[in-house]
Amino acid sequence: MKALGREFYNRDSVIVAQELLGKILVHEINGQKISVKIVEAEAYMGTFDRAAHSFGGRRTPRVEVMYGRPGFAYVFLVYGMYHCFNIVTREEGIPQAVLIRAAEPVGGLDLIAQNRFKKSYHLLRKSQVKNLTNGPGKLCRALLIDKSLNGEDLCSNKLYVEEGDNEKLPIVASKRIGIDYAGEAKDYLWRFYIDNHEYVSVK
DNA sequence: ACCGCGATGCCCT
DNA sequence: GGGCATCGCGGTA
Repeated sequence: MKALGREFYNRDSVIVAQELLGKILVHEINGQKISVKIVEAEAYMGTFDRAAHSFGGRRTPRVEVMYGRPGFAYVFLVYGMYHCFNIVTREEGIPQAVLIRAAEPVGGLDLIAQNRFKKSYHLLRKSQVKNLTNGPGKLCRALLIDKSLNGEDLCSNKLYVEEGDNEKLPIVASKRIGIDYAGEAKDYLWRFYIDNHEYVSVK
């Protein structure tokens, strides 16, 4: 399969977030491949979105990638120990991004299990299987995504998104998670997930 | 099952 | 110095 092209990402985050559901996120490391199906994503709409790091046109070293071209990774650290993986959307100068919040493991299961729990997949308890990739921090741990991948081009062959099954998905829109500080923006329905999916972080 | 809390480092004021 | 786009633990039931 082949990475989605630049133009896929050159649209508003609320559109890209929904269209990313069901697609496959791949990270190739030393010839080994980890792949997961995206089941939950949030749109951060930029300068007029109080929850976005780029709200009000804030432009600091951390958020600089968001002002660049679409299809690049924006990775940041939260709570001192977890990373969040985002994909930049819209053209240069418009600082939007989509946060990938949860996914279902589909390939490289043993690598994923090692990265999360230091043991092979078939030795995981049921609760561990469920917790492999059902949250933004867990997902980054599982895929070995950290700040060294900030600014990485996803239109390439190392870290990228490819087509999944093109079946019609039941998509739910809801409020975004963990942004109570964001005033009126905390109620916007800019979180999207596949209905009833076991790897969604919060039902 | 649910709830509360601490960890931990970087960013920005 | 304050506050995170989080997670896993240990408590109670």
